[in-house]
Amino acid sequence: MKTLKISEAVVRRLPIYLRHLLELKQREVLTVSSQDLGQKLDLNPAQIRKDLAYFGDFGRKGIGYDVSYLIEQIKHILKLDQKVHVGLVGAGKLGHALCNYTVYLNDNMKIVAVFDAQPSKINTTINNLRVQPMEELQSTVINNRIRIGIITVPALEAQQVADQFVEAGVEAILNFAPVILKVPAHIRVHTADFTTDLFSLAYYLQDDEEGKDLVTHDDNINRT
Amino acid sequence: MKTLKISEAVVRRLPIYLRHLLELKQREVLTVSSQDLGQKLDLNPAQIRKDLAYFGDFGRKGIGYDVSYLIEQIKHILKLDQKVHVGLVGAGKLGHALCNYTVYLNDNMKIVAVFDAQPSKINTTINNLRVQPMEELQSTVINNRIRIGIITVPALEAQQVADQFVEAGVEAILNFAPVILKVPAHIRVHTADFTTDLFSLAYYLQDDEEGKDLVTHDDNINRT
DNA sequence: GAACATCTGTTATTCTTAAAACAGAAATGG
DNA sequence: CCATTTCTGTTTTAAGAATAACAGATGTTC
Repeated sequence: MKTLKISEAVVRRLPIYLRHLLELKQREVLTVSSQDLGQKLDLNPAQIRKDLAYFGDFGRKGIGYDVSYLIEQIKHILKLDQKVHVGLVGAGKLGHALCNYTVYLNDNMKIVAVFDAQPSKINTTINNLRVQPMEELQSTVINNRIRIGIITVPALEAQQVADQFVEAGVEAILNFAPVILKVPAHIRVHTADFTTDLFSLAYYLQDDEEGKDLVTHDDNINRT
Repeated sequence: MKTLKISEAVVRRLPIYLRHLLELKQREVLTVSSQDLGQKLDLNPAQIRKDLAYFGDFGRKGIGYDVSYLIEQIKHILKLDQKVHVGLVGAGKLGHALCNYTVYLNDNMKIVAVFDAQPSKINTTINNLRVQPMEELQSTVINNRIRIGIITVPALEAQQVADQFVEAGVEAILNFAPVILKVPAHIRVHTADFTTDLFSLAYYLQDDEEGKDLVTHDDNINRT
């Protein structure tokens, strides 16, 4: 009833909790405290408790969280207790990698269709999936109830693909192309661009040895 | 002089600015305003101005920013005006994809070595690079001044690889494995895990038709 | 060359997120 | 069974980030 809006930061941490909980379960750990979790995940225990408390009282005072129960709860929150079909456009190396990766992660979240524009790729097989031409995108998305679209095509084609996904009715897009996609407000887009990651990492490198004075204000005096 | 610490959020936006500026330059656009940039990049113009102002007075009142000049400045801030050598461990599909991707992006930032533990992969070639065994990591990192390490190995092996990178002396790590790496504080780690991205996207999906109630956030009226 | 429009850099304000503090429930151990 | 420890959920406080507001340059137009 409380339409309390959950911060995006919180939502992004839930999968991280889930992942570790699954590992704990596999190791037959029955309960876990926010302290333990925090230590393992490099997060503040208070934050973890608060995150979880947004969604309900999952823990027990004096004990902690029941691992299996919490897994179920987080899965429910993330809608991973429903079938979530995913479609992917771009049967390149990255597309291949994603198909293999996500296969064994969650039974309910699955890549169920792969598309590409290049004739040479069409009808090849990735992970038991036939690569389909773009013309089949709309119908396949509808017929297979594909709700999330992954884009792994070159930057120049990404917007076009996004438009097709949106028109076909997907609800969210995970975009690996280095562009900012324009989509209607009700579509959720997340950009996973590793060039951005790499470039921003470079910022934190130590300055080069040979006395680059770096006159400007931002000079970090930190040397090895 | 001002040891003003720059927010991580700011640093993460710089590559996005840079990318768009490069595109503008290619289209021979000479100047650009924060307004224009904001519109293209879905960001608040004030934020863009503030971000850039942290590092200097790059713009001119009444005009905006000189595209070429701003490119040079951001490249400098991100240390992309120096050679930044990158090493990659994990010659799988994802590793392949990254090697191809980053090749044409910036002359100074380059993947210069690829490693893998699997004997079958060793001595194969990716993008003109010989895949080297892990035993060669330390020496190669040192001899080639590799400063950033990319990890694209399965989750279970990631920490081990990270340890080797750290020992060899890299300054930053880009980790694609779904684990939280433990590294010394002076090493910068960024985790680029798309399972996290995908799972958090699922949160924003509409609830399935038959359970429209959505009474409370915590109530588990979860029906498929 | 004055009036107007443009656009930055900076300051002020609002909004959001993280951390700390704490009361209360559950278990444990003598 | 009482004291102590553990650990949650919530409240309070602090920190941080985004947005808005505005003064000061710059250019343009008539």
